[in-house]
Formats: sequence, C-alpha cells, structure tokens
Amino acid sequence: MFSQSEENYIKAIYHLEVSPNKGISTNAIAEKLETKASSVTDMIKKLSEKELVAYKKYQGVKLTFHGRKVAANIVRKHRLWEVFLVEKLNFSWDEVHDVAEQLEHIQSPKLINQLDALLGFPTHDPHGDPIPDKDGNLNMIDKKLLSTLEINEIGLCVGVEDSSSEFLQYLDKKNIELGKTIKVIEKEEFDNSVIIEINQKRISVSNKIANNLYIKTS
Amino acid sequence: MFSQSEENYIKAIYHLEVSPNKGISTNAIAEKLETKASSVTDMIKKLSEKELVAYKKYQGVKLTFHGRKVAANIVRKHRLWEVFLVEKLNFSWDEVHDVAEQLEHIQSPKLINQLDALLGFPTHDPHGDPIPDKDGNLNMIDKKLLSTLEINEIGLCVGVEDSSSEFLQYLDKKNIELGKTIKVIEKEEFDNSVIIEINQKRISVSNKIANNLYIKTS
DNA sequence: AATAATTTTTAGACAAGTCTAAAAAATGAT
DNA sequence: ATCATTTTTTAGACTTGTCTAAAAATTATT
Ligand SMILES: [Mn+2]
Ligand SMILES: [Mn+2]
Ligand SMILES: [Mn+2]
Ligand SMILES: [Mn+2]
Repeated sequence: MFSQSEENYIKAIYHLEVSPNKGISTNAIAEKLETKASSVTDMIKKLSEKELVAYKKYQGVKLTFHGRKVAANIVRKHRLWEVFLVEKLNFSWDEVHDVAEQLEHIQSPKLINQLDALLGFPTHDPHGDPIPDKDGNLNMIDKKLLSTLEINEIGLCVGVEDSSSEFLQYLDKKNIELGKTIKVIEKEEFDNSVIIEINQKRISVSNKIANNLYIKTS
Repeated sequence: MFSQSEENYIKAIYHLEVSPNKGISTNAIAEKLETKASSVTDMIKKLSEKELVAYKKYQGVKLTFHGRKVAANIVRKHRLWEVFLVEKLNFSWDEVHDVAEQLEHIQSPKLINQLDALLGFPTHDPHGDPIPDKDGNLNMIDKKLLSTLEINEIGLCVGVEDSSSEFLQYLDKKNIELGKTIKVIEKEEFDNSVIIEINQKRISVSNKIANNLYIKTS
C-alpha cells in the first residue's frame, strides 16, 4: 500500500499534531525523522499527491482524514507489537521501540487482529500510551506530569513522556513502574525536584524525571 | 546489515542449491524471484563484492560459506515465523508464507531467539520443512515422495514439496494432514494415481498429489 | 566446423528516496 | 519600512534496484 518511508513520514506528522492546530513545519518533521528539510519537502509533495496530507507551500502540512486513519493504524501496530514483545517474549520496556519500528510496517490485517486477540485486546502499550482501535480511535486517559502535582496529591504511574532507553532504565533502577502508587511529599523550589513516596519509601526525583512521568490522580 | 532485496536474492540462491553442485544460473534466479536476468546480473555483482557469493562471468553463482550462513538465518526466521502464525495466531498452513516473507527481514537476534523459545524450539515448519538452528545446521529427515512408495508400504505424512495455497487447501479438503499415517493400497499404471488408506478410509489421489507429498517410512 | 538458438552481460534509462548548495519566501529586529 | 536572519523550496546530483534493448558469450544443431 504505502512504502516504509511514506509510513514513517505519516506517523511522524501524526505524532507532531498535538491538537488540530497549525500545519506542521518542514523542519519539525525533518528533526523527528533525523533527515533534511529538503527531503521532507520532496516527500510531502508525494504524500499530498496521494491525498494523505494537505499541503500549501510555506504553510506547513496537515493530515487529511484518510491520512490520520493510516497513521493511527501504523501506531496501532507499533504499540501492539510492543505489548507482544514485553508480554510474550520477555523484552523489557526499554528494548521494544526499535524492533516495533520495523514490525509496524508488516502488512497483514489478519496478523494484527490475531495478535490483538492473543494479547487480550490491550488498551495501552508498555509505556502507557493508548493503542488506537481498528477505526483509529484512542481513549486518552486523564493524566498529568508528576511535576504538576501538588503536595500530598496521590496518583498512579500511568505513562512516560520520554521513552528513551536511558530514562526507562533509570526508572527501573529507582523501582518506579507503571501501575504503582505515588504520593508527593515535598516540592523543592530551588531545583524543582520532588520528594515522592513510592514502594513505601521516600525518594527524591529530579525535575527532569518529574517532567517525564505521567500520573493519574483519581 | 543487508537490504531486503539482497536477502531475497541470497535466500533464492540458497534454495536453488540442492547439492553443492554447479553454479546457479542467472535465469534460474530470475525465475524464482520473478525478475529479469539483467537485474540478477546486477545484484550478483553486488553480492559478490560483499563476498556472499562466488561469481565468475557466465559461470553462474555459488554461495560462500558466509553467504550460506546468512541465507540459513533468513530461512530460520521465515520458518519460525510460520510456526508462530500457525501455533499462536491461528493461521492455517496455506496462509502463512506471504506474511513470513515479510517477517523474515526483521532484524533482531533477541526477537528470534525468544520466539524460538516461546514456540518450544520447533524443528520443522508447518509444511514439514526443517528449521535451521542458530549455526545454520538443519537435520533433514529421510522422506520420500508418496509417488515413489511401493504397494503396502506404510508411512507418516511429513511434508509437502509444493507449498501453494491451492495444493494445501486441496490436502485440507481431502483430510490429509502432516503427522497422519498413510498406506499405499494400489498404484494405477494408467494415470499414475495412487489409492491410499488414510483416516481409516481408502481414497484415490492423482499423480500430481503423489508427487508433492512427502512420506517418512519407518 | 560452421551456423543457429539460447543464455548472459552490458549500456542506458527510470523511479524512489536521499543529500548539498543556492534561491526564494517568511519572519524578526532595528 | 528596511535590512538581517531563519525557514522552506528548488535545482542538480547520487544510490539502490529495476527495466528494455542490444551486444557478447555459450551451447546446441546440423
Ligand atoms: Mn515505541
Ligand atoms: Mn517505522
Ligand atoms: Mn514459507
Ligand atoms: Mn522475503
């Protein structure tokens, strides 16, 4: 249907569209895909030709309805594969992304439907990100960054903003896992670090951590 | 490591090398990959450059030791994925090949090792073909085509020569499955069809079937 | 051994995807 | 409003993998 490159571009644009706002800039796409702006312009023209994006010179780019469906399906596959790798093949959450980046391009509706069933129709991937359904709908849960919580607020770890190996391994080392309960004990004005209670212990986490960990307050 | 195209060529040559015999002809590769002879010549030069094949103009091509290892690993991945699709995702044996053709190109040694473990270290794929181990060794079982059996010989269905959907679905319809016992009752000289006993019933199978079904006689 | 048929290679072209360098447009600062 | 900076697009080139048509080499036939 679409080439691997085309799919990667579509997905990048999808992830850059936080709300149905302005067009996405050529540079933003280039940065996300670690490519050059000129290459992005070239590809955008092709995607526009195929009506996956709406594009007017110098005005950035937006996904069409169809483009958004295509993107959601790629994201669906990516996240289902990540769940598979963790649940069935004993990968840890910091190892799955690169492999999923390849697996997301496999074309077989039956494969992905059966995988979904094998995994028990999961709603979120190992990093807490929602898995789009067959129609591309995803149910966002209401979560906030740890850094935005008030003192004494209690919540559940439900996701990460940064999915880099380094960050995930750091969380592992600190025994911070999705599903665990966190309470904010103290917020340090000086460096914006936060003292939290988790695993019946009090630990201090830097602002960088607090800015990349999502909490669901009930 | 290698491109998808390069991998497909290497695998095709591997499959065409029945015994360590003559070099494989350009035309044979072209036919197997449904491409043109000129394209094959081009690619062969690249593979030769990378020392995956030994090539002398007009003399055909042979895998090097290294090339054979690379090929066996691709075949290993292909067959393990086929087992996965059948055992874990409820695919039937006639549906797996095309998806495996894509999955075989995923690069991740951990993925394939864990998959192997999840499946219980299978030795054969759903069509009865042996799965190479990590070093590329495969244990061939001693099997013969049904058409070569004598009257009253008894054996186990262990593989198919032709893996086309059409043939596999035909076997399904006739209730012929790998693992079942077959006895040759009669061989018809006229059209080379064979009357066999399977599932406690006697049925006649055409020469075309008998030439594509492998039997292991104990 | 000479000629005919077949196979293989070469030459030249094309599409996809990428890059660098330069031109054009948009944005920001005085 | 003018000039400077940044962003985006264009122009031209390169790589990979493919193709068609023609040339060269091999193999088969008389
Ligand atoms: Mn991911
Ligand atoms: Mn990808
Ligand atoms: Mn197969
Ligand atoms: Mn393949």
